[in-house]
Amino acid sequence: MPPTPTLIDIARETNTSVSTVSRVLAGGAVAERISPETRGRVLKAAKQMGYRPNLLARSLRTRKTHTVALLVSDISNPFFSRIANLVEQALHREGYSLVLCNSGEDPELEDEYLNLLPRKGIDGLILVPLVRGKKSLADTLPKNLPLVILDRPIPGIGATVFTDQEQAAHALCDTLSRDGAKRVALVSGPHSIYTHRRRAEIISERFEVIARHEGPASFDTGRQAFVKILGQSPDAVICTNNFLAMGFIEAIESIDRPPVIGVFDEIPLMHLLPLPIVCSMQDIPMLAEGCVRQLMPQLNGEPKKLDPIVLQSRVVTNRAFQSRHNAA
Amino acid sequence: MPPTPTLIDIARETNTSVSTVSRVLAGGAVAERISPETRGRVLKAAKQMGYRPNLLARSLRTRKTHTVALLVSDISNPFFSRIANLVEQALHREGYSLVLCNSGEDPELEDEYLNLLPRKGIDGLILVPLVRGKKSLADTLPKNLPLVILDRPIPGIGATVFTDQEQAAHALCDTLSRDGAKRVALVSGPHSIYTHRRRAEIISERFEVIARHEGPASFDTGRQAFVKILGQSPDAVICTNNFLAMGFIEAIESIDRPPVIGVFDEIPLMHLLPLPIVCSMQDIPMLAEGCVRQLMPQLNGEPKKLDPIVLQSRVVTNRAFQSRHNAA
DNA sequence: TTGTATGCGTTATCAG
DNA sequence: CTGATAACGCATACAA
Repeated sequence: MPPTPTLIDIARETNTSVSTVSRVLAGGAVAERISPETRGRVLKAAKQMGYRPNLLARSLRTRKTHTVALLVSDISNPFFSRIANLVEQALHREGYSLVLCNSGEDPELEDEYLNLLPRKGIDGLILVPLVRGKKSLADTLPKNLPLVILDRPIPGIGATVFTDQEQAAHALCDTLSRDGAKRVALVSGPHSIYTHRRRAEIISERFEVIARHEGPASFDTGRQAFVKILGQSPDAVICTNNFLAMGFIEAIESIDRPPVIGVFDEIPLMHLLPLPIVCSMQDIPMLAEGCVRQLMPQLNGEPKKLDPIVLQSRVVTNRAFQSRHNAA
Repeated sequence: MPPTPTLIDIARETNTSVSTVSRVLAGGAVAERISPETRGRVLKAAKQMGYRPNLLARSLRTRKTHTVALLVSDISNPFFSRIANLVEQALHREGYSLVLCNSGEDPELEDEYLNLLPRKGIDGLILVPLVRGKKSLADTLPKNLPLVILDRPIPGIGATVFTDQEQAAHALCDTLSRDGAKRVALVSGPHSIYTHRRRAEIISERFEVIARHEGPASFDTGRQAFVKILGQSPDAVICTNNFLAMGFIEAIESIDRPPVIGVFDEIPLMHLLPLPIVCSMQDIPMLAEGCVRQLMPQLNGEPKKLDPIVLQSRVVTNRAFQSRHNAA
C-alpha cells in the first residue's frame, strides 16, 4: 500500500476507474450520479486507505487553489496582525485559506513575493503595498488576479480599502490644537510610503514643525528621534505610526516634564502610561471586513464594479492626557 | 500571444522542443549542454514573451515546493510575530519561502491546517502545537514531512526547539521571592497547553496561590482575572503569558497600591509603566535560529540525528520594580 | 451508471 | 546537442 494513495490506487482496489472514484470523492451532484453500491465501496476504500487528494494536482487541473495571500509590510505590527486574524476568519467562512507573507518593509522582498505568489498558486491577493503605483503593479502581477489593496489608496484601482488619512490626521491635530499645541516635533516613517507621507504633510500644515526625523517605521527610528529631538521642548511629538512612537517612548528616561505624544494606531496599555498620549485609531475590523467584501466578488467572477472603501479614524486619549486637559 | 505563455509556446516560437526550452530555462549544468546559439534564442524569446514558470506544475513533477509553513497559535502575539520575521529571513537565505498560518488557539483550525498544508504542497513545517501528542501528530501529518516543533516539547520528537520552562519559571519566582512575595494570584492560559500548564505548576509549588483564573491566553481573560482577583491583595499577580498580563494591567483602574506583576515574555513599554513588573523573557532570536537549524538538514535529506534545542530565559525587571526594590 | 482518453505545465528518461 | 514521450495526480468531455 502506498503511503499516500492516489485515485488510481483506489480505482484498482475497488475495481472501478479513476473517473468513478474522482466523481464519488467530488461529492455533491456528480457523486449522486454514481450507484449507491459503488459509491459506498469507493468511499469505504478511500477512507480505509487514508486517501488525501493532492491539491497541487487538482489546482493544476482546475486552476483554482482556494487560497488567498495577504502580503503585509510588517507582520510584527499588531495593526497588521489583527487585520490578518480577522481576514483569515472571514475567508475561512468562505471556504478559502489564507497564507500570510511579510515583506518586512523591504521593497525587494515585496517584489519577490509579488512574483512568487501568483506562480505558486493563489486565487487572490490582498496587498499592503510599499511603494508601487498601478502600472508597476500591473506588470508584475497576472492581468486578472483578483486583487485588493489594503491600507493605502492606489489611483485607478477600485478594489481598495483604506483609511481617510486626511480625516485621521486632522482629527489628531484638532485634539492636539485644543490642548494648546503649536510647535511640534515630527517623527515619521519613510516618505515613500503613502500613509507616512500624507500624515506628515498634514501635520506640517497644521503646526510649526521645529524638529523632524525620518526613517524606517521601527522602534529604532523612534529611539533615534528621541535623542535628536531631546532638548527642543516641542509642545507635542507626533509620530506617523505606533512603532515609531513606542520607540520614542521607550527612550524616554525622565518623565518629569513628559511631552504630549500624538500617534496613529494603537499604543498597548497606553491608559497607564504616565505621559499624555492621543491616538488616531483606524477601524481595524472594518478594514478587514472591507478586504473580503472587495475580494469575494472578484473570486466569484461577479463583475461588480468596486469603489474604494474609505474609513474614518477615531481619536482616543489616555488618562494622562485627560487629566492634563481637565486641569487646564 | 497567450497572457501566460508555457514551455510549449516558447518551443513553437523558437522552433525547438519543450525539452530544449526546459533545459535552457533550468540553467546550470543542464543548460550548458545546449548550443549557445539555441540557448540565446530561447532565452531571448522567454524573456520577451514574459515567461513565468508554473510552480504548481513544477512541484507536481519534482515533488518539491521550496516552501515551508509556520503554523503558530496566535499571530497577534509579538512573541510569535517576531519569531516569524526571523524565521522568514533565515529561510529566505536558504532559498525557501515562508507561509505563515494562524490557528488562533483553535484546535479545530489547527487540525484543518495540519491536514491542508501538506496536501497543498509544503516541503517542511514548523509547528507551535496546541494540544497534540506525537501520535496524534503522526497520523494527521505525512510520514516523512520535515517537521520542527517550536516552543513546546513533544516527547519522542527530536526536532524541537523550546525554552526550559522550569528554568524560566523558577528564575521568575526567584526574583519575586527576593522581593518578598509569598501569597500570589495566578492567571493562566489553557491548562491543555504545555507552556501554560508547566508554568502554572511551578508557580503553585513556589508560592501560596490565593486566587486563580484560567482561560484562553487573551487580553479578555486577563481583564476578567482582574475583577475576580480584585480585593484579594496578593503579594504578586503572576500571568503565564504576556497577553494575560496586558489584559490584567489594562483593567487596573487605580494605581494607588499597584500589585507586582510577574509575567512570561515581553510587555511593551514596561519600563515606563507605573507598576512593578518582572518578566521572564524567552530568547526569541535563538528560538528562530534553532528552528531553521533543525529544519534544514531534514529538507536536505541529511540523516543527522536531531536533539532538542533547549534555551534559557532571562529575567528582566522594569524601573518601577527596581526602585521599589531599592527602597526596601 | 461507468469507463476511456485527454490535458493542466513541468521535469526526466530515453533515444537519436 | 536535441527531440519525442512518459509521468506527476486529478478533473472532465465524450463515449458506451
